[in-house]
Amino acid sequence: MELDDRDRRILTLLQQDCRISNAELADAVGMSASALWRRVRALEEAGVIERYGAVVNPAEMGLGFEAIVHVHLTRHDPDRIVEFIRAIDGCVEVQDCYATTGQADYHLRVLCKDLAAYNTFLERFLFRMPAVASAQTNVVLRTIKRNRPVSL
Amino acid sequence: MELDDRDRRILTLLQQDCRISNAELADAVGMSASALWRRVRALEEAGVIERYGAVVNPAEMGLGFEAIVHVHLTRHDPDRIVEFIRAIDGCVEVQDCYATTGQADYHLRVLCKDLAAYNTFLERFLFRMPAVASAQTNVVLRTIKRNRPVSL
DNA sequence: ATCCCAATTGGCGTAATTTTCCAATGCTTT
DNA sequence: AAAGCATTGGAAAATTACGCCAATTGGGAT
Repeated sequence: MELDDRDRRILTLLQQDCRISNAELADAVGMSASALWRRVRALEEAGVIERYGAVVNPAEMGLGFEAIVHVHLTRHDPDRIVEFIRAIDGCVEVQDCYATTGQADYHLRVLCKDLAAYNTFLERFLFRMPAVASAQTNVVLRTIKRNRPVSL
Repeated sequence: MELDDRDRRILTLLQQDCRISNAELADAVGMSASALWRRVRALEEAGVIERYGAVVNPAEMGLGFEAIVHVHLTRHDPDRIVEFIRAIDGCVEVQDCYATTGQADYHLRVLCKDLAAYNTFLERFLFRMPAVASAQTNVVLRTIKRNRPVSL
């Protein structure tokens, strides 16, 4: 889908606040509510907008421990890698997971109640997986930025 | 704020889709629309819900390059660190930034149009900052999970 | 067990918003 | 200039959010 400046403007605003009313958003980008509504709908259908979600504060939900984990896999078995990915996908503690170049094969962001819960995650989950050769934990000391609206 | 099971249920559903109607959400958690609405409002006011935002697909917006960057700072000047954080905060390419323990001082997630744009980001922005001693780029090959709803 | 109090709930009416429909406008191609 | 196509604005219809008030629930004191 081809995006013009108005679409980009709409997307920027909707990323910041998707509960803004159609009329207000229409005003902000300089068009009528109905025309705007159709554009938003097109963006949804094209998959540019994946979903609308509430952004919650993990600390307020009692999740006080966060870490970036560098995971190194054993080189051997492709089936085990598939199994690893499936397991990661189903693990609620893992917020993000990227396959990357560089020293680590995967970068995870893990969110837990506390250090004890994180230890349990490592012992019962991550280190139990045959695909995992080793993992290096980088505890998050401070969150400078999280999930900023995508620009452009 | 103290959260009960219903609050957690509400938060889980709102993270997945915050455009669900009050009536539908009320049904899903088994309460009346008005009672539910009050709980959602309380969650907003307590800051458990930070905001409501559209989740966009970066690839669809023409952002085809993503990397996790490990940043190492020079040890010397605290003012430069403050400057670094301020600069990061204002940089649209940087989606996430965490101060961490471990070898790297900061973990960034950077999103750009392409490799050339990323190179520009490094030369014109990251490597120009006095606080930055070195940075290691880990190109994202595949996104397994991104920003999953926080559980519990 | 009974009373009392506070907190939470459900139902309903009103105001606001979303969504659809239709005619009008502007841009391209012939 | 006319025809075809995509996009627009406005107004009506359907849905939803929001606030009020009475009813219900649960805990603590007597």
